[in-house]
Amino acid sequence: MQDKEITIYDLAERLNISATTVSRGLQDHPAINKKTKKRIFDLATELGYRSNKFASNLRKQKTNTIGVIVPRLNSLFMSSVLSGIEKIVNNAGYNLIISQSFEQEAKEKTNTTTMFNSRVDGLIVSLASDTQDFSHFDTFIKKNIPVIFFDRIAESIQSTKVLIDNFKAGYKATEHLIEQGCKEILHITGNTARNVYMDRFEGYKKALSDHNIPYDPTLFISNDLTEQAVQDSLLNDVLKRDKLPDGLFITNDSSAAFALTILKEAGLKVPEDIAIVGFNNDLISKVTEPAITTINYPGNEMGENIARILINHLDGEGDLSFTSTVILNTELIVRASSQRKK
Amino acid sequence: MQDKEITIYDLAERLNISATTVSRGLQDHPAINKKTKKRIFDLATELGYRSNKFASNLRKQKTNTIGVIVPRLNSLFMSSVLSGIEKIVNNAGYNLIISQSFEQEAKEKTNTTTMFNSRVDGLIVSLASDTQDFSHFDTFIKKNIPVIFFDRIAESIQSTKVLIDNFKAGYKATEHLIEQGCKEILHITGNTARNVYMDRFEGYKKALSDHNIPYDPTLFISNDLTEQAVQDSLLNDVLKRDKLPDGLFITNDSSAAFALTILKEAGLKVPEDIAIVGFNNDLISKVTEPAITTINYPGNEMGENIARILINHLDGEGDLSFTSTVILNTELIVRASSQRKK
DNA sequence: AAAATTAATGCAACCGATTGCAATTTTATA
DNA sequence: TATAAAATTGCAATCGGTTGCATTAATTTT
Repeated sequence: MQDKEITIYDLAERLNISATTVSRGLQDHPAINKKTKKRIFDLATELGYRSNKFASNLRKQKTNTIGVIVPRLNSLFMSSVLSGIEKIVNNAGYNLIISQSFEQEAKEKTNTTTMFNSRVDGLIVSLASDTQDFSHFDTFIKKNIPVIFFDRIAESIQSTKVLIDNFKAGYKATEHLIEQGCKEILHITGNTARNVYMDRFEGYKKALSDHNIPYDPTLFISNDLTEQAVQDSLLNDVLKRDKLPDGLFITNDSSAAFALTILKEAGLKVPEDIAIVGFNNDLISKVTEPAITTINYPGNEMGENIARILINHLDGEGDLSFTSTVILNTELIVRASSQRKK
Repeated sequence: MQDKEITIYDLAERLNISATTVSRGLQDHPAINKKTKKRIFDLATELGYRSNKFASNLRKQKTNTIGVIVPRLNSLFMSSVLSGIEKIVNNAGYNLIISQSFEQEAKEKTNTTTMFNSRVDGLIVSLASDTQDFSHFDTFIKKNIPVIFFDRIAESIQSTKVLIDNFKAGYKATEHLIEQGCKEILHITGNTARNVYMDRFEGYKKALSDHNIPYDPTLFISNDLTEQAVQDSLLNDVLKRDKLPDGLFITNDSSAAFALTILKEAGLKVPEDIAIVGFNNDLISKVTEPAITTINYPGNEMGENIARILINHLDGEGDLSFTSTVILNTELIVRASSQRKK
C-alpha cells in the first residue's frame, strides 16, 4: 500500500474546485463545463484515480452486480450459459458473482442469502435438483429485486423464466425413435421434481401414446445422471431383463455417451439393437462411435438472452411486468446412433 | 422497496443502546456483554437486519471478493477449476467475480482494470493465448494485491503460480507413443507463446531426442485448437502427405476426440495406423471408440489448491513471501487409442 | 468505604462518492 | 447598462458501518 489511493477530494484540491464538481465531471454530467471536465479527466488519469465503488454503491444503493446460482459449474452446458451471460453483462458494465448449489437445497438457500446480502441488483438461478421449497427467494420478490430462472425453473414462482420447450423436445426425441422402429423405449432422466425432466418425460409419454405404444413404467428410470448412476441402472437393471429395450432416450449427452460405451461393451449394437437419443448437443455426442442423435440446446444463446432481459429490466424503467416466459427453440439433430432406416 | 432496510441505528434505537455497541455486538466483539449481544442478535433476526457490505467495505477497505479471469468459461477443464475455486472461496466467506478474456489480450486488460476497480482482495488469472505484455498486472503488484496465475502463467511475473509439469507431461505422452512403436509423431498444440504449450512441446522434443528420433518440424502444428483449426490442419495438411504420421500427441481431449473422428473417417485405423494421446482426461476421452489415452489433469483439485493458497494468504498475516510455485501431479492414463503392444 | 481495576458502552470522526438546492458566474436579452 | 435567463459550481447532508479514545458502570482490592 505504498501510494495512497486518490479520491475525488484529492482531485478537487489540486484543481481548486469542489469535490461535487469532480464527481459530476467524472460522470459526464451535462451541467459541468467541458474544459473543467477535461481538466478533471486529465488529472484523474495522471494520478491514477479510481472510483471507490463502495462509497458509490453505498450512496446510490445500487451495486452493478448480478448474482448467478447454478447447480454445478462443471458442465459444458452450464459454462456455455455462463459464458453467454458474462459476455452481455460485462459489456453492460455489470459484474457477475457466481456460486453453485451442488444440487443441494440447503446450499442454494445459503447462496441465495449471500447474494441477497451482497445486494445484487438481479439474480439468475437454475434450481438444484432437490429444491422443494422456494421461500428463500421471497426476500428478493418482496424487495422487487428481479430474479430470472432458467432451465431448471420453479413454476410456482412469479418471475421471468427462460427455458426451452422440454415437452416438445422430449416428444420429438421419442417420436424420432418410434419412427425408427423402436417399440420399447427406455427413458433415463433426472429428478422429475424438476420441470426439465418432468416435461421431457411428459413429452416422452405423449409421443408413445400418440403412436399407440403403451407406457411401460419399468422402462422409466430417474436418477441423478452421474456416471455411477447411469452405470448402475444399466448393469444392474436394464441389461438383466429378459427383453432388452430397443431404444434409449437419455437426457444429457455425456450420460448418453457413457451409456453408449456401456451398452457396446455389453455386446449390443447401436443403433441396430438399441437406438440412442441424447440431449444438449455437446461436442461429446459428435465424437462417439456411432455419433449420438441429440437435441440441440443452445446454452450460449440462452445465457445471452437471460442477460439481455435482465439488463434491459435493470437499466430500463423497471416498471414493465417482469414475468414473461421466454421459450427458446430446440431442434433434433439426427446422427448415426438412432438411424436404422433409409 | 416496501419495507425499509434495517440498519444498526434502527437496532440501536429500539434497544436503547448506541450504534457502536450494536456494531460490536454483531461482530462478537469481546468487550460487549453477552446479554447485550443476545438482545442485539435476537432483534436483528427478528427485524431481518442485514449488514450493508458497502458501508462496511468502505470503512474497512476490504471487499471479501476475489476476481478470476480465464480465457474461456466453456471448457470442462476451466469449469472444473472454477468449481474448485468457488467451493473453497465460498466456504471462506469470499465472493467470486468471474470474467473471461475470450483469448484476447485487450479484453484481458479491460477485465483486469475492472477487477482492480472492483477492488478485489485477490486475483486469479489464466492468461489469454495472445497476451504478450503483462503491464496490466503491475497495478496489482504495486498495491500488494495478491495475484495467482494458474495453468497459463507468465514466467516473468513475480507471483504465485499453480500449474502442472507440462514438460514432464509432454515427455511422458511422447515417450509412451515411442514405446508403442511410433516413429513419426505428429504434435498438434496451441500457441507456444504460452508456457503450457511450449513446455509440452519441449517435453515432446526431449523425448524424441532421448530416443534418438530426430525432430521433424513438419510434424509440429500450432494452432488455436478449435474444431475448425484441427480439421483444417488434418485435412489440408497432414492427410495429404506422402508418408502419414503413425502417432499423434494433441494437447486437449476434445481436439483429440475430434481428430480421432476425422482420422477414422479418412480410413485410418487407430491405434494401428496412428496412435493417439490427448490431454486433460475429460469424460470425452473415455467414450470415443477407441477410448483415448490422455494425461490426467485434475482441474477441480487445481482450483481448490489455488483458492486455498490465496485465502491463506489473505486471512493470514500476508507477510509471507507470496511467490511460490506449486506443481501438481499428472499421470498418463493409457487407453486403447495408443495401445499397440501387448 | 475509598481507591484501583476491569468490564461495558458511547462519542464522534471517518471511509468516498452522490445529490437536492442554493449560490455564483456567464451569456443573452431588453 | 440593467436585467433576465442559462450555464456552472459548491454547500452540506447522506449512505451505514467501524474504530480510537473517553466515559461510565460494575467489581475487586486494600
